[in-house]
Amino acid sequence: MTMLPLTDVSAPTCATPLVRDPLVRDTLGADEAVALAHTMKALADPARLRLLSIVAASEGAEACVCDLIEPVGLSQPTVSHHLKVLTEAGFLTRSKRGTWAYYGLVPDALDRVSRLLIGS
Amino acid sequence: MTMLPLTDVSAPTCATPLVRDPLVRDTLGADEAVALAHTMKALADPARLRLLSIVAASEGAEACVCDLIEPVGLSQPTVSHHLKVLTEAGFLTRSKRGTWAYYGLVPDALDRVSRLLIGS
DNA sequence: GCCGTCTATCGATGAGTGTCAATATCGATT
DNA sequence: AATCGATATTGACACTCATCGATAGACGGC
Repeated sequence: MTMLPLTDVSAPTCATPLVRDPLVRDTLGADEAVALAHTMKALADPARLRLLSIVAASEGAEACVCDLIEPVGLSQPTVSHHLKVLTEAGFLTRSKRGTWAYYGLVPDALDRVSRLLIGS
Repeated sequence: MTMLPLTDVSAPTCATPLVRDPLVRDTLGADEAVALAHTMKALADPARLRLLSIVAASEGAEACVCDLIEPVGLSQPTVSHHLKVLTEAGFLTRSKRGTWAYYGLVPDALDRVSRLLIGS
């Protein structure tokens, strides 16, 4: 699949909130919009939202791939794909321990997106 | 274009935050995930983000279609399409005054999505 | 009524994407 | 080193979607 790298939420390009100070009346630039849209795209899928939710609810905000496949009811390659998208978007981290891959929630990643939507 | 109706952010189906209370350890259900994904999809486009941003920065958080076409640099039908998507997702309201159509920001619509991401 | 303007819809098209089966890769164990 | 289990990648396919040109509908002015 041809895929643009999803913008990492921690990147400075996402620093402009969607709704700025009304006094300033400045709007989202083209590049900023593309960057934020990439981030939002990572969250715009039911499977990915559930994966994030499950990881967030796991011990230490971290889960093994093998424990994620059954809950979402998708094939292993598909789950692997979604985890990659979420990781490249900056929402998850990947750490391999032995044969298993653990995906952990990036602290404050969702909070950053949340703040972008409301302008701090 | 065949389009599923985007979930209105004000709908109760979106009431479950992505990350719930860690003590509860409950995760996003399949239906909730689909609903939230629909809402996020409406925000996962550069043109729509810019449209929202421009409307938000306009006088009275409201703007005429004719004033939105030039800033985003897209054709009139395309802008009309994006405004429809945002409206059906609950982010904008449409009011026709004479020949002109004014789209206004729905108060707290973005805040609701924002809160869903972080669990209030 | 007839135009001109603004907006929405239709139809088409090209790009993007979610999904899976098959396969490759990597690590552990025997 | 041979195998097995867990994960990632590849290739393919169907479906979605962003975009535009053409057209239709609605409204105001003449």
